[in-house]
Order: sequence, then structure tokens, then C-alpha cells
Amino acid sequence: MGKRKEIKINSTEFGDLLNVSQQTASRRIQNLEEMNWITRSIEGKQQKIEITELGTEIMLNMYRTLKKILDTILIAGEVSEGIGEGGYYVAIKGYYEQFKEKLGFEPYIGTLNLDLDVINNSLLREKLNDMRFIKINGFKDENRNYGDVKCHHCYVFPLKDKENKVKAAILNIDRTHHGKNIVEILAQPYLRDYFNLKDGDKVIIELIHDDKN
Amino acid sequence: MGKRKEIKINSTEFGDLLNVSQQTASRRIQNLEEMNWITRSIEGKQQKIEITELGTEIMLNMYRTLKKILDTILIAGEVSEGIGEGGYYVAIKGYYEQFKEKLGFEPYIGTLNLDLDVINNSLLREKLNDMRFIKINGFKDENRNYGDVKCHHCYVFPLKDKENKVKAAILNIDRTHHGKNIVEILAQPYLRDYFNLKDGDKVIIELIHDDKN
DNA sequence: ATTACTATGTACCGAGTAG
DNA sequence: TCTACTCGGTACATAGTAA
Repeated sequence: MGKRKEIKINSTEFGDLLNVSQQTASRRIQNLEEMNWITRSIEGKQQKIEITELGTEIMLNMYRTLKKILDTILIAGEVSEGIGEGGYYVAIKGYYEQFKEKLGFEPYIGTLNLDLDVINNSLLREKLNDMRFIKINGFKDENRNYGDVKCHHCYVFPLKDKENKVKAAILNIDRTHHGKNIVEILAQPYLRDYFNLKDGDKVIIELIHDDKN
Repeated sequence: MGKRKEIKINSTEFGDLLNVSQQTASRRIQNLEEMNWITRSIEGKQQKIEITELGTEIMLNMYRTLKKILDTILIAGEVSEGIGEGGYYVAIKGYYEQFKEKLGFEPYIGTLNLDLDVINNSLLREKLNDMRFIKINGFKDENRNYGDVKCHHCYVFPLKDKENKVKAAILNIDRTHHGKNIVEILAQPYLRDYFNLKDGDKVIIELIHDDKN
């Protein structure tokens, strides 16, 4: 080993592996050879198959591409009116300083609220649970306790202007606060003006994952 | 929003989206309806499509399944003779105590060396670079300096006995030490005896990722 | 303008079988 | 015992067109 690997397999076994007939399996092997993804040496009853460098490259690239597609989750939402719970938090000094430091930008005082449909909401919650989060620590002042806030890096951009991505953060706030499928976005600019958004406009959230899982 | 989303699209547009003809797109929509993945209300020239709960479930499951397949990387290697660099490290007290504590098991003093072919080696290195590692800190004694060691949780099992997985760890040692595509495995039992392995036997490494990327 | 039926073409599968 | 050719069947695509 430590080199290109030689496989001994006949078309029947290969067919069983792929759940197709011997004939189809044979044809597949021929096709792979025509595409130069493998080389063969047939010696009577023995067929030795070796994956070429091209074949290796293509397999790895397929893998990477598929993985990238599945990892790059885009969530679509519609701009929703009002200031959410999150918008209130941003203004509080105890939080603001942490947002500034941990997110790497000075957030606009207020959040952009996006209304998600059921599918996008499910996907987003599932992804967020699987991702590392940035923890904004809770604290207390003379009046009350402020809890921890989780957030996640992301990009946002209007559906109509995919080239113009803005670095932002999702506030992962317990949604029971608004009861609806709303997600709040924090960013440096005032996004409504920056993107010229109106209520109901479609905005895309692109989750950023640092890929150190 | 905040509910199931209604889409207005005609078969021509849908065809453009999928790069198929209007006729094919129309048939696809009919199929989706027959499978109860969508419901439709055709009102003259307007066709409103709504994804059903079943459709949503199936899409999310497809996504999860595909993702799991791509995330669950199995690396195949052959048992290789000799004690590697890593086997030497394990015996050193400064390392051993850390292995014990950070890996969650008391490793056998010695490693199982697996020889990988080019493809498996590429994949493994690529994955390891993308994954979080457990850092075994370097130290120095009166004689010399000992560097950091990276390792990763994994399972190993013989190709012939897939049910019998053993928790283990990959030592991610700079491979220039042996020049070949060898990976060293640490586990609590002496794997050669435990699995009754001989040189050349095929062993599978299943990478564990905590999925907090 | 829009859906979807019918007809036709094409790709691919597997049975049978030759070499 | 193998690979792989021929051939018939099936699935699915698109063009043309009816409703």
C-alpha cells in the first residue's frame, strides 16, 4: 500500500455491490475505463482495477462539492416589521460591548427581523443547534438579571442582489418570545436603508461555519 | 409567513429552474402531487403550489441522510508491521498521563499502524485538517523537548467484523517520519490480539465528529 | 398564456449467449 | 468461469398540439 491501490473484482461482485446485473456492472467498468477514471488489466479470469489519478481527483472533488452544497445552507426569510426582543438587547451597554468585541463589528442599535416559513425555520434551528455559537455572557445590574445570548456569524443579502453580502450575526433567542418563526439579524449598517428593504422583501441568510467540527 | 409557504410558478419557469422542458416540468409537478409532497390549486393561468408536511419531512430527511453519509467518513487501511513513532510517544509518562485523561481511556503502550492507499490517505488528511483535534501538550525534561501531539477520536474495526467497533484515537503525527502513508492508532486494548489481526488485514477507521462546527 | 395529452426518440437495464 | 455483445423492454425526455 502507501500507493495507488489495485482492486481485484469481477463484474458479478461489482454488480452485487451496486445492486445491478453483471451485464450492467460490466458496462459500468467499461465506461469508467473509457473516461480514464480507472485502468484495467484483464488476465483471463482475473481483472485488476486501478483507480487513476484523474479518477481520484474526480471522486474527491465530487465529495468536496457535494459536501459544500450541503454545508452551505441558505435560509430565506421576509423582512418583518417591528423591533424584536434582540433589538432591545443590543442597546444595553452590558451586551453592546460584548457584541462589539466578539462579533468584530459595531452593531447598529436594532435588529432586522426576518420571518421564516416552516421549512426554513426548521432548517435554521437544526443548523444552529449543530453549530458552535458565540456566547454573549449574561450579567446583572441593580434592576434585573440579563441572561446569556447565543449568536452566530452569517452573511445576509437581498434575494435581488446576491453580490452584496454583508457580514452579520444571528441572535439565537428563544423564539417563544414572539411565538412566530422570526429570526433577528445584527449587522453594522442599518440594513433596511443599506439594502433599501421594505416589509415583505426577501432576504437570504448564509450561515458561516468555521469547519472545525 | 411563519407558516407553510405558497409558491406561484408555472411549468415553464419550473422547467427553466430544473433545466428541463415545460412538458417535463409539468410532469414532475404532477408526480410531486401524486406523491403528496405538494398540493396545488390551479386557477386558470395561475398555479399555486404548497409543500405539504410530508414533503417537508422528506426533504429534510434527504438532507440529513445525505449529510450523514458525507460526514461519516470511513477510512480503510491495512495492518502494517512495526512500532511507529507514536508507539514510542505513548510510553513516555509526560504524554501518557495526558492521553489517559484527554482520550478517556488508558491506552495500550504501543500503536496499531495502518497503511493507507493514496485515496484514503488524502481523504483522511483532508478530514483531519477540517476537524477539531485533541491537543496533547509538549513538555521538556532534562534531555530534550517533546512537541505537541494532535489526536482525534475515532472508532476502529476489522473489515470482517463490522459490528465490533472499538473506541480509539488517531495520532496525527507529521508523516514525514515514516515517509509512507501510515496512520497510528491508539486504543485501550492491544488491537492485534483483540481483533486477532495479522499484517495486511484490512481495518476501518470511522472518524467521530462532535458536530459542533 | 398555460397545462398536459400523445407520439416519438433515446438512454439504459438485464436476459440470453458467444467467445 | 469470466467478459461483453446483441436485443428486447422499460422509463423518461421533448416536440407538437389540444383544451
